[in-house]
Amino acid sequence: MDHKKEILNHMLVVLFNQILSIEEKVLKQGPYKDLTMSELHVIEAIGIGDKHPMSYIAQKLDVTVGTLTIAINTLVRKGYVSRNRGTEDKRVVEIALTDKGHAAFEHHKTFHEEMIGYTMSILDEAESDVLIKTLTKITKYFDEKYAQTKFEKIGDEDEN
Amino acid sequence: MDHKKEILNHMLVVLFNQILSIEEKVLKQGPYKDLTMSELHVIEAIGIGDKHPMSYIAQKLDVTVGTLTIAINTLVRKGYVSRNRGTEDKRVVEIALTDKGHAAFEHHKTFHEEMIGYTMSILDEAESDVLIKTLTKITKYFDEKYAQTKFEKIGDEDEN
DNA sequence: TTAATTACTTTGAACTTCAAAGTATTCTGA
DNA sequence: TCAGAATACTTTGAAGTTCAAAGTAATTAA
Repeated sequence: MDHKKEILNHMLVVLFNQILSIEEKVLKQGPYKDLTMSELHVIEAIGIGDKHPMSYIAQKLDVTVGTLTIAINTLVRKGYVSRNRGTEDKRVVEIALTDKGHAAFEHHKTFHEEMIGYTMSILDEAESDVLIKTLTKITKYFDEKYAQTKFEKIGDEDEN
Repeated sequence: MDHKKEILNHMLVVLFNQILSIEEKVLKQGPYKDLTMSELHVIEAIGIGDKHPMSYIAQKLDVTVGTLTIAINTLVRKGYVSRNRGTEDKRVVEIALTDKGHAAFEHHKTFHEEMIGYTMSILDEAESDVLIKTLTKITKYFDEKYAQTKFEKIGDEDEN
């Protein structure tokens, strides 16, 4: 039982680093290598479809609006994002992807899909079902834990 | 089938961000809040036990030695890490955790264990088995893909 | 012993992020 | 109505993270 925990922990740590590494490596080899990972992350948050205000996207990314402003500056300069003042409320800035931004989004989405494809291909039907169910359960659980911000019990004091 | 991929992708993305968020939040609430996430990462790479040269740790972290030097500077200043010239080969710098570094390491390890503990506690036997099996498979698969650095073509392989 | 190599540090530049201060616009209450 | 509050965003200054390239000191090789 404790052994299982160790394995799970190890797997998560390793997988985490692997995915981050691969994602970056693939980005820097692909047709959108002028993007950084964090810029790509912003593009993902903007997404296909409707334009959205700065504050909405900043919240989605969990960064301040000031931080997002700077990111959007460079993405506009690089041609991935359009920025326009709202017509109704002129304080608002409406952000959307340009065609080039769209293309980058789709390209990255394809990478994700292929990565998931790999994953699914090594699982049988029953396994993938359980995996989805399990991840859903964990996500929901963390969501609740996370909502209370505290995630307490942990900061009591030194072990060792 | 394609729907399942979408769900799995979404779950993985969400879980990813959740774990990163929680980890950071917990760090900033705990007794080692003077550490940044990346400093904690360095501490993890140094680990308990023997001292190691800079180059070894840099490789483990996949950063340049110059980058590591800067990180170690602040960790030494903060008292988490000891840095000593090698006696045998004086070019070498031997890095190890101080007692305080040890304590921070263990504290973080405890957090990990508790997070895994939470996770296991909401899964039944079959679920945790499949989860471990799946993660192991995925990790191994990525390891091979990753080893060839290229991550090219995507999709001329079928394991299992 | 000079030249090359190795292990690390320093430097300069780019990027990421935040908090706080600043600007423009809209809303609200007396 | 209109002055002050609130909102949406941008700018600024500072701290971190990271790399490549240049620099230093020690070791190894020819």
